Amino acid sequence: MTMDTSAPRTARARVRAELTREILIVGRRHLAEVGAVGLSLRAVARDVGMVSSAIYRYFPSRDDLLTSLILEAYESLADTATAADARCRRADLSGRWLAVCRSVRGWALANPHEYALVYGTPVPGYVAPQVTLEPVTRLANVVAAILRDASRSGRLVKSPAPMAKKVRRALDPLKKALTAELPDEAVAGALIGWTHLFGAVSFELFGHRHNVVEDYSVFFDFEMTQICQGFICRDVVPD
Amino acid sequence: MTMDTSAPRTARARVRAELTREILIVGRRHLAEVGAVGLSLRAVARDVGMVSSAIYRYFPSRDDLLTSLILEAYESLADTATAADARCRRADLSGRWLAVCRSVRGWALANPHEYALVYGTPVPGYVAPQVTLEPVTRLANVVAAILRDASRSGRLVKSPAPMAKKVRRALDPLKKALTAELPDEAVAGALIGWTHLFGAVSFELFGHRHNVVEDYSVFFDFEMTQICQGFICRDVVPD
DNA sequence: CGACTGTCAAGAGCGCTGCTCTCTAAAGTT
DNA sequence: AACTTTAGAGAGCAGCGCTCTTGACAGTCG
Repeated sequence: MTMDTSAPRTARARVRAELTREILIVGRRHLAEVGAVGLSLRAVARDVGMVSSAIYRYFPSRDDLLTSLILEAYESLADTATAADARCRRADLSGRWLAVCRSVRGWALANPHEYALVYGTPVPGYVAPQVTLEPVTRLANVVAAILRDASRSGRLVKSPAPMAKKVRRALDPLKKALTAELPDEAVAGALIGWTHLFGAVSFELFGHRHNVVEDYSVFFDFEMTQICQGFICRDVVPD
Repeated sequence: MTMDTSAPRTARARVRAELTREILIVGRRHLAEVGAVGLSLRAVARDVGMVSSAIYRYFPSRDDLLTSLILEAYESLADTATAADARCRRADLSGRWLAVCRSVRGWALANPHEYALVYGTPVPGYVAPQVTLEPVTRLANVVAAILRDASRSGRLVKSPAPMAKKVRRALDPLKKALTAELPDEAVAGALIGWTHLFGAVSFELFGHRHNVVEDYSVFFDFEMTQICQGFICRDVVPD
């Protein structure tokens, strides 16, 4: 269902790989313009310069094209967040968190339809194939690294609230995914932060902050900073 | 674009009102089954027992039907939240907040497609008409009432964090909408809570808590309780 | 070299969609 | 009774995802 990245041996295979790539490029452009539900295989085919039926040689169904585009979106978002984190001083933990949050928001504003494809309403009959899970992990790992670094330097929040045993147990899957041993309070705080990040971005993007907030980015920075205090100790950033 | 709720005088007007109602009922059923993008005017018409073109006498376009359904969804959600709030002791402020949050989540789980229609990806060319704003207000007012009651009994959070002037200004539209005079810190905290509520529900409903959280409702209660402390003082609930 | 095999673009076609237009019949108005 | 308004039915347009068949070409083997 995706392109073959291995070196194409025959001339035919080379042409095939190139055409697949071109379909994806055009598909991404159409997605950006008309959104996921408006994306039409026939229109993409027309734009690529082939007849509608021919495109089914490359993508057996519309959902397969969509899957590839979702994967690309995840990769793109993970790249953006990773780069944003990398630009920060490693010790500036809350700075890294805010930078990652801003980069996610920036990416979403720049690629609203891609964002909606991934974090909005799931497309009708579509169920995410397992392949999708890898890029998700890559994005989450950016935050996981911040948590681990905070843990190493003893900057994880101590105990903002006592947690019931069943709440600790509810976090089991996430704690298993995070390789390091981290205090439950911090894991919970980070998950709240993670949830809030996408809640805020979705609210803004889908119009639910209209007539509520004046300057979106100002309040966004404020809320992400606030929420950060749920898992990272307030730090005096040394200059 | 919506039904005329005034008393229908003539026989024809009565029939028309009834048919409009029936189309909406069938439409809501279809929406619940196939979702917004799958909703088809022709299928609804077939189910109502009229020919496809006839339905345009009642709803001039598919988007108009969708608008009515969105309105119904908002009303339904606002009713649910209002009822949940009403069942609480007025003085139990954080209890009321949690009850409202739970009711929103419960409604969303029971009506996933309606929820997606309202809080998910906006449908393609659709722009919410002004009429939509009224039911939104009704829902927000449930939380606003909690805030006002908390203010009256001095239970609003004091100053969890100093707020920059530009952050205060960013909240101007919301502060204007809330009729009462409330401290900026509490307004900001409540907006964060509001955002988080829908972030958490969307995450769960759209599959982003899969492999992350074990027991959804346990963690949901925890996070909504946590976030509540951003605007309501922790209270010892008297028995 | 020539026959065979696998690949691919192209076309026609199916059943569905939103929506428009015209025609006809009935209901309401004067 | 004459006129106007309203509603349903049907045909039709352009678009969609997807399938099936056909004919041309490339790579391979006898």
